[in-house]
Amino acid sequence: MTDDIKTHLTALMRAALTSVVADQADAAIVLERPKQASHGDFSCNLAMQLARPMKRNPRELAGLLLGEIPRSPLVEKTEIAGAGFINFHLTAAAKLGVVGRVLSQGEAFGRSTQGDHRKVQVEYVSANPTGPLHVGHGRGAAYGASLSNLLAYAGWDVTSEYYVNDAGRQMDILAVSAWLRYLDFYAPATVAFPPNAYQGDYVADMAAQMKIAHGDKLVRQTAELLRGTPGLPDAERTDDEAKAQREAHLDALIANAKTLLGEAWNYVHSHVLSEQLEDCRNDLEAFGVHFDVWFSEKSLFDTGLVDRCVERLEKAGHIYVQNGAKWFKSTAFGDEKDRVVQRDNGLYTYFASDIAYHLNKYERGFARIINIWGADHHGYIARVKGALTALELDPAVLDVALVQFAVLYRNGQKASMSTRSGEFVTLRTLREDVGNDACRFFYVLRKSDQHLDFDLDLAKSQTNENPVYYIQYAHARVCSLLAQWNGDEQALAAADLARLDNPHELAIAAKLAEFPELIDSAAAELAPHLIAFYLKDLAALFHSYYNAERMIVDDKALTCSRLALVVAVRQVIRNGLAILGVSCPQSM
RNA sequence: GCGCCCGUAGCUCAACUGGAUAGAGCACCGGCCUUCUAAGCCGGGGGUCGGGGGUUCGAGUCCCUCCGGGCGUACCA
Repeated sequence: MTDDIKTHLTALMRAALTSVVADQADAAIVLERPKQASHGDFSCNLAMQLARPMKRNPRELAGLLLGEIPRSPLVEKTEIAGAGFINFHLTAAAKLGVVGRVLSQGEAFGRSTQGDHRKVQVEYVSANPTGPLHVGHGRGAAYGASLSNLLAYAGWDVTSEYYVNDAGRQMDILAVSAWLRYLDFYAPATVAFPPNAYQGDYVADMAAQMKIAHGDKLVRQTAELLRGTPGLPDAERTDDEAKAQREAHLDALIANAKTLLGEAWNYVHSHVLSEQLEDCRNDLEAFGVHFDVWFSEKSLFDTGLVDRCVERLEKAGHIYVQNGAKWFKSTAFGDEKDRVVQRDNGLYTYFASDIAYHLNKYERGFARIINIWGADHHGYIARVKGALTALELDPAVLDVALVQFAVLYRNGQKASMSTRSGEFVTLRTLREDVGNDACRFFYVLRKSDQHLDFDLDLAKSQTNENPVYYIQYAHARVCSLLAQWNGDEQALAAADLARLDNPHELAIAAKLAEFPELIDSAAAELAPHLIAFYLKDLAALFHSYYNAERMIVDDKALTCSRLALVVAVRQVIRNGLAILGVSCPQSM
């Protein structure tokens, strides 16, 4: 029996096509699963596609094709319907064959060779290690992890990667924030804590750690710390001038801190970095999100790759100098405006290291590179692809999947998502409140580029109504059935499937057969949410069947047939939930 | 202003990338537990797919144009 009925039917249609119109024999043949059961198991729109080039009536063409379709033991009947669809109705045996395949292939059922072992890199989360991950990062994490699993399932050799922004100003701000809190232990309230420094409690916690580890060795004269700073404007002021002054004040504090601390600054900096990174890594691991590579932005500078990158662009004539800064001529590659890569103060921009990072990715030989970015970064796609083109790399290798922010609602109101203000809900809190399974599932229940309203109160109070339980419940019910049956599960593979003939059973079999196709299309579209919707549908068919029929009956052979079917359902639920990173409880 | 994304049931979202009568879940109404897990099932109401025009056998899906929302438009990361 053929493993792929679609391929088989396509061959039948091809034969009919060749016979009817030889000169159109290479036309594309598309087979779809109709939404409505009465339209059969597969439908083909070939006659309608050919109607125009051949200037013939579609239904008439369909009739000609229908007469030339070779007989097949899998096909019960074919018919013309609607505007000219050719519908295939499969025999019950052909529909039920999938049950045996699921049972024999087990967790491999649905795996495909689409990726053909090619190397793909998926980079995601990549949040600045300046504080705990929040619910917005959680969505990127859940999407990226599910997508990585999905691509691996579809035959890709996946490397998941987290880009650590350990080189920029934000890290300096975090370091100085922690140090100021530390100084508070020894000289309370002598230096006002800047409003644009990191406010969260975790900053004070790190300061306390430094005190325990080093006592007062990191204390410096606070008067020196304020030397040359512009001071802080009134807290109420929100005008541009006041904002600029606050930033200048913070930068001056950082510069003074570096001078005063000398070598100890590096300690403070690396301490806060490793603390935050470790916290982030633990948080993600607990969420079932694992990264193969943690890539340091700083390493791009240390190895000189950023320098070499800019030089290469310069030699190729894509850089010019204006107002003391080096600009990349990205408008030559479709960007809206040119972009600075090196500032007039000699420092590289984030864009410069980003170009270097992508060059590094290409040099590692990935057939495909997928960046998962927050949707607010969509403006960067053009410039990054432009830079790649300028470096004579193929921009089509890079795919950027945008993830809209998850907006958290608490007490019916939008919760602030700013890390610096300290008023955020952490991913950790969300996981503890809602649970990992519901969390992972909820995040991928909608298309990644759609806004997600995450109502914390609802997720907490209506946990039982979360769709993830609906699917897990189906799994648990099958486990419970097997426990009560208490027979040899291995023997189910030999069950007589011909005993399955009611509409519930045939509908379930048809759904199971869709799974491999679903994996391919979900992987191709980078859309793990399709898995979630599929599993909901499959679970619904199961629950409906479960309520309509008894599985364990006096007829032992029939019992085996039915259990074989529901064990196949359980297997596909397992395979699907594994991709989504959701557990499969035996009982609930 | 310009660019990208979005607008589908009261709410949150699907719709096999152009297919047949647009589907689920919440919420609402009415049924089903002395029988394998009621975190379940069965039935019901609910729609001008933001508006208008176009493309074709066929449009929620593609093109144009309005209306409404989000994001971006840094020598920030």
